[in-house]
Amino acid sequence: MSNSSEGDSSWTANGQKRVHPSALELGPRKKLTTQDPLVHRGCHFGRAVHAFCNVPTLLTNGIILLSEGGSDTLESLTVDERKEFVAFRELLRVVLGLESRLMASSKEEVVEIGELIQKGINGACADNTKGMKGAIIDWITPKGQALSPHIPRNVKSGRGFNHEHTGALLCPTGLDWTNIQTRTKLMNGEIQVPGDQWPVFLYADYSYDPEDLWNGLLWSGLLVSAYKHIFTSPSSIDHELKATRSGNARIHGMHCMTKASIAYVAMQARFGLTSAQIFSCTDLITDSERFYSSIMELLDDPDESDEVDQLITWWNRQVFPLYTTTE
DNA sequence: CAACGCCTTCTCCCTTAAAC
DNA sequence: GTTTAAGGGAGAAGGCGTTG
Repeated sequence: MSNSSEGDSSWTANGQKRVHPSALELGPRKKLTTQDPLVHRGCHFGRAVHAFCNVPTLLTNGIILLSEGGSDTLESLTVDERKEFVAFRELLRVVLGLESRLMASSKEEVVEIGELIQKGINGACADNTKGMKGAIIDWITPKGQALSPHIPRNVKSGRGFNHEHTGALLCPTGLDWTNIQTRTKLMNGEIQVPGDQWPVFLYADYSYDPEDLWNGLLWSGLLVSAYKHIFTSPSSIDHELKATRSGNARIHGMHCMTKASIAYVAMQARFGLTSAQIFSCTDLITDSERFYSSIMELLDDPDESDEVDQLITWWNRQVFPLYTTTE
């Protein structure tokens, strides 16, 4: 099982000459490599469980904790370490047979397994970024109207605070986009928005209630579109049952949403609205990782569990109506 | 009524480009 | 020089129409 993935890729056996197969074979291109199932599972893990993590490290640390056993070792962990361990256990649950495979593996093999999963996470993230880049323009364009100025689907430079419409959506809740001075400062970078200052597009009807943090939070139509785009298929947004191919949720047996998947989608949507060309989890301009973690922090907060439960229920009805029992 | 093949849709993967 | 993401293209899945 360990190296079955290299089965039919002998043409790259020693990596010395990478000749495009079409130069070697006649006829249509054959599938070169069978993707390791771990990569595939990694895609889902990144989207629905934990987007930003170093999987080899997660595995290595997780194995150590697992072998130590006892619940008192868990108590001694920092908050971050405990979160990492929760993600680790979720990973074991999601990937069938991973636990026994890890236990039978050497340190190096564990790292290799981690890298395969990591590859899936990164690949899925890149694909979703690409897909949303064009689609998000459709969602933010008012029905029957056009954006002015027009934003091309494949260009990002005119977005972010450079555009009236994307700027309004990205404007953090504490600031007033209608104020021309604020707008100028946001545009020229005089005001920088850190990831934990949430943009108004997260709220239902894009309106924020200073008296009530939860009012409309994470209930926006834009987020639902983004969520469907990534999880139930791009075409499921406008029309039911048009797609002839299964979307991500179905492929991965996902019947209900996860907290992390909301944060993931919000992060992707946020990036799609910005003028930033290149997705990076750490850069200071997009600050995507902090944005993601700040949402996760709220959703994981035990004190907020009532609100969060309501939110999840609402989302399940929006996105997975077939699996939600009618009440 | 069944079987075949077309066609749309979505994911996967490789190459290219850019950043560090 | 190495690593990382964007971009484009090919493959695969499954519904639907058509034909025998």
